[in-house]
Amino acid sequence: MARVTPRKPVTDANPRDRLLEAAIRLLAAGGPEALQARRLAAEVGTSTMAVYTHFGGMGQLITEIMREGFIRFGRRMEKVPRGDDPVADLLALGLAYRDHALENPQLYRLMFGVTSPGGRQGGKDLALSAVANALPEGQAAFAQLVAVVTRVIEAGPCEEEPASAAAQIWSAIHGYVLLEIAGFFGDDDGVERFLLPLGTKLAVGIGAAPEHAARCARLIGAGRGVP
Amino acid sequence: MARVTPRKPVTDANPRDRLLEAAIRLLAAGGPEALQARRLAAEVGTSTMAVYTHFGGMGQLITEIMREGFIRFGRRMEKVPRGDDPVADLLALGLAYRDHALENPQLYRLMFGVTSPGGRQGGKDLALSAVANALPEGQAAFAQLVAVVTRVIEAGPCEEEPASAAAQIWSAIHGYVLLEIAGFFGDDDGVERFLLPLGTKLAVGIGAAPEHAARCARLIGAGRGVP
DNA sequence: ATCCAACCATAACGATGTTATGCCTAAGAA
DNA sequence: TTCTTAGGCATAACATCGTTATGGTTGGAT
Repeated sequence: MARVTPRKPVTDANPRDRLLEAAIRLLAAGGPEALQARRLAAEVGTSTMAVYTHFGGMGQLITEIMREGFIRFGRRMEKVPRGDDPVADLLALGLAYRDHALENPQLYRLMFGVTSPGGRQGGKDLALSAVANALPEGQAAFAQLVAVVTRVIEAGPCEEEPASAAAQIWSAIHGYVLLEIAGFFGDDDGVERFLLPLGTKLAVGIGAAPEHAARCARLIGAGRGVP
Repeated sequence: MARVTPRKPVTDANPRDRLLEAAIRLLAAGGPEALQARRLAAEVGTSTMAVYTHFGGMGQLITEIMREGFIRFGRRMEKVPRGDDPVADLLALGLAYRDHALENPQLYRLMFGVTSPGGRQGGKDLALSAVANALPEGQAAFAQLVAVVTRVIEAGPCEEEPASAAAQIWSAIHGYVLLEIAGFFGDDDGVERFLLPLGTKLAVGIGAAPEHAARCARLIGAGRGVP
């Protein structure tokens, strides 16, 4: 049937961005299984061919979703305010990391390659070794953590290499977030019971004074408040 | 066509176990995308109907794979020898955890719900909150960690709750293992550079003496040797 | 006015999980 | 031994998925 309004800019965004936005929205709402070409085409009012003209296929579309996810993630990490106390900054960064991941659980899982629609690896061309090799967007986010860790190490007697220490801290929070997203912690307040104690131990492990780190954790924990 | 040998026990296992074994083998060899009903049927020399007769569908089959994975995982953790030094035991347990996960990366990822064929959640009926709620097989494996952590805490001045401390340590090693499986650490020796330092920090965080924990890590790291 | 190249709607193809149908074998009862 | 019965599986079809082939439409350049 002929369209009634041939020139109808539903949004001012170009079709490619509209597809990407709709894909991220579908992923967040229905999980990876909702990322289907036909459903996506219906969402933006076009046909499945648009996916192939603008992305080349579902695989490359998922790659672009991952890239956009890392960009948003990096921006969120940048927005965390930095103060005079490196230990407090480290804990605050960890909390923001967890908040962002739990606000976008499906996107977070897709970013780290732990899930992908259709079982096929989403971003084969940008590889999963994001920090080590490709994907500059991932490196930018990781660099923020390295910077904060460097300040903690320089303020104390520890001599560990900052990048190595940052990788350890990243491992810990990554595992914590995935377990919380998967529901392994049930109804417990994971931040109070697990994340802040874990962050405190790691901060002390890279040279922070134990009583100082504990005080920072208490302050940050209290600052969260109850909704 | 009529079968030449109607009574041909290819293996002495019943069809259900043969399907489960073949499924785990397919998963390990080809990843989640290789877990297909037709391929599985061809592997055991039957038709896709066998999957529905014995499991009810691919979803329940994946659930059984997860259960079998947790059983094997728990057995592996049990086999780690325990000595007089709780800190050494904790680090050894962490190393065995990592070894087993890296020997069965696809199974490990499926167990923790971080991947699933066809994008649909594999084990909806046994839920992912394995430790908190269902799946006794997962609880058994987690209990091993709690036991070792309890010994470390009781030997030192720390008063943290063992289950909470164990969850933190589990988070850390889980995140480390997933990042290593995904290739984020490149060609580095992750055990030396990340896992042992991480384990040392956490052991100290739950009350181990810093120099003692460092010595245990050096001994265990040296004991790995080069192949 | 004409042409062209990009874009996309339609329809078909291969492959997937699933289901309907019926045969066929093995075990138990007469 | 023969008949009955119930479970197990082979076959084939169906719905849905990603993908591709084809051709029409549209907006701008010449």
